[in-house]
Amino acid sequence: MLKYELIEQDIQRKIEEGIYKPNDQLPMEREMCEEYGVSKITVKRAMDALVSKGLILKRRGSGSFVQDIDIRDGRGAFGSVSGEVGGFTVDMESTGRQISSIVHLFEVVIPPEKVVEQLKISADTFTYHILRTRCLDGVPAATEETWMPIDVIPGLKLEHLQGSIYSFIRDELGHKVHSAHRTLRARMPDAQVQSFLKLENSVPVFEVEQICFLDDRRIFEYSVTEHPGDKYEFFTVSFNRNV
Amino acid sequence: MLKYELIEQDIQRKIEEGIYKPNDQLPMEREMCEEYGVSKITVKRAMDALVSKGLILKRRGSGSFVQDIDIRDGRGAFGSVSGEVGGFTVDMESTGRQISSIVHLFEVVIPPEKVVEQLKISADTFTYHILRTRCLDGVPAATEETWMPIDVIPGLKLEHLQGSIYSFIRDELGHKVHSAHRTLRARMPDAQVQSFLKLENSVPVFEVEQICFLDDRRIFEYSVTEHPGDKYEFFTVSFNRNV
DNA sequence: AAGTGGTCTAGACCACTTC
DNA sequence: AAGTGGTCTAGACCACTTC
Repeated sequence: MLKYELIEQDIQRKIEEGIYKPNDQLPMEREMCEEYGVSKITVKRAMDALVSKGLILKRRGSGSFVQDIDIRDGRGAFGSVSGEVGGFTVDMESTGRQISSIVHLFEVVIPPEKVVEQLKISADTFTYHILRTRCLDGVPAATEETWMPIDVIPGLKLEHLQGSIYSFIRDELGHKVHSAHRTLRARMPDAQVQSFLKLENSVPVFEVEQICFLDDRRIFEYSVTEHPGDKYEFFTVSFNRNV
Repeated sequence: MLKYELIEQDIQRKIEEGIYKPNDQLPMEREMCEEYGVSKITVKRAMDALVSKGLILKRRGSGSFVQDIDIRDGRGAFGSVSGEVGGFTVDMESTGRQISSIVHLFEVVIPPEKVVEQLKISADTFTYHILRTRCLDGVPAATEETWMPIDVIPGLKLEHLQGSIYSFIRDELGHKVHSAHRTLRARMPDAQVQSFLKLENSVPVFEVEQICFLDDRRIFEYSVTEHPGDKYEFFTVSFNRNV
């Protein structure tokens, strides 16, 4: 664990335990440097991470303060797209709910042109084509349509689809997922998605289209995920640049 | 302009002008330090900003590479929620389209309980209540329902609503907008939003609920914005933490 | 072993806020 | 003027990739 991560965790714990209360001013960064025995830039990095999470707010010249916020507490939604990569499993793991998968389709095909473009492969490359519904505690929380080139992810079997494809990539292929480019949209589900997610009529879906990169820069996945619009949201903190 | 911003811009320009081409390896950071006459951490910061924009990809031990991406090019959508604060005007300004506003409602009221909670005000505080439709080149691109405490934003007039409220806050009140907490959702519009946005039946909206902070930590705005789901998307880059 | 990005130090100097 | 966060330096040392 890196130093700034340890400090970030420690401060977050103090906020969660109420040692630092909403609207409290935090110790100044120079004091924290002494307390943790690190340099200024390391404390700053930990604090900046907490700002991104919406837990604190910093003001130059004035200090850092615990945000008076209860938004993050969930409100019964399934969860939110995190800033981290790791697919559905990682996004939902933290909720402590039981994850299961229904595999509707698992085939190897020449993908449609749009997918060829997104994966940056030649038009005659075989890819897995996977359709799954992911459930939390037995309730459908997402459908995923995924394409992956078979030569980038060799040896994928049905059993891996029951769990997390990302675990397979990490543990059996020895690759790491580097990053993902995600585009979020609101749209209406088609009839298939509607039935997979057991949606009432007139419930839209929150769509996450993503391209995922391995640590060796190869694109290994293009996927489109649909979440029930009435149970899913995405939280983000934005800043002014000239702060 | 800060050093790392200048470097970020310079590298971005070189990518856009094709001096650095897709999949090209960029000069290593140590070389860039010499080229720009700055220290390592400053180059790193510029490069990290480009990674967040999805323009480059970095690999420890290997180098930094221009991403082979055309996703960012728009596809005719109105635009996307940026990482910056500044409301609709700033989000859309970069598109070069003409912005106009229709003010449907501008009143001062005691807000409903939910708004009181979000603004962290006492229950008897007067607030502006504003309902606007924002148009790009005359086409409805968003409806905004906004509440702002009158004592935080004194002197707001109808004329300011025709343009950008954020300009009024900056130029006439001398405040800066510090940051915003945003929650994104997919949902169906109510009849009013549907008519304001001139949506066909069965077109969902992309909802952005936000709480905005001034530079003195006061909450000055709670707003809910609805964008046409068929014309709006949000782009984001996610990373693995243990990179 | 060489290449390359990441973390971290110790501190200078700056910008903004508060008094 | 004092308080407090931001940018930046010059460099040490580390972790991962490539050969």
